[in-house]
Amino acid sequence: MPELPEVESVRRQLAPRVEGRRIVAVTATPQARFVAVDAAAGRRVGAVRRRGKYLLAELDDGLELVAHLGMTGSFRFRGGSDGWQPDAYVRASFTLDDAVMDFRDVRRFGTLAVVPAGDYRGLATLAALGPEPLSDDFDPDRFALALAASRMPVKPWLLTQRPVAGVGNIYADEALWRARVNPAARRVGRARARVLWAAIREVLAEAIEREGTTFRDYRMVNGESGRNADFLVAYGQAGRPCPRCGTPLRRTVLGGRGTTSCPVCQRR
DNA sequence: AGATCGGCCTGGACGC
DNA sequence: TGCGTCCAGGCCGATC
Repeated sequence: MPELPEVESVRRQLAPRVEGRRIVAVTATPQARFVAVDAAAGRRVGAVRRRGKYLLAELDDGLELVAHLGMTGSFRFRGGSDGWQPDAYVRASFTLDDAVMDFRDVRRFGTLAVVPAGDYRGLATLAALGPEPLSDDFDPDRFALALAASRMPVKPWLLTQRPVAGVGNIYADEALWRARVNPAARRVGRARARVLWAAIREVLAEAIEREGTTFRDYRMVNGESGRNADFLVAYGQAGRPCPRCGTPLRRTVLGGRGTTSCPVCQRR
């Protein structure tokens, strides 16, 4: 489940392999989440950036390729030392000057769209995306205001991507645990918001250093797994003792998402 | 307008 | 063994 650290790890490996290359041809299986992918053919690729969980590749002629890995998306290159060969789950292929890049996506939750640069009208979440958590745009006071702007429970509100970009189910559980914030809290005070602000930045930065969290499908461009899974203390750890207080962590469902938290440390 | 919910999609885990 | 059921999850569109 690629979130910001996973997408950033992909971006770092992807950028040097596509920037400056021309996309000679594109093939894509028809699916609702692919929009105008053919328009990438013939264009040269500029900078590859990331916003939240989205990859943004600048193209010639004022266009932009937007990619979201969904749950199981990955980019792989043929003919390399990792031995990658396309399989039945390749949904799109980009022939470059010097390589063939496949977009593999078992569950088809991924998005590929070619749009006029910056025109995200068809991508509501990207259009309303909150600040980048590891940039100066992510300000603790404004984050506190953003949290106060909704009466939703704090965790589902984080997952909308509006208070901050790139936090998904894994890192939401981790950051809330670290900041001792109850995921179901509908009000988070200024002081607590600041602690959560710092926790989000720490959790994401540490996960980037470990190149993301792999359970099964997430792979970097070179086929390797991230190393962060062994460091999770909350997500997926229900029943295990809280590393802070020893109370068994509890699994609940919040906004339809599995949620793990400490009933003592994260009391309201 | 904001909040909520179901649908999308597939493999794997689980129960019988 | 084989079948059925449920779950995971981000995002989007419909509905309340």
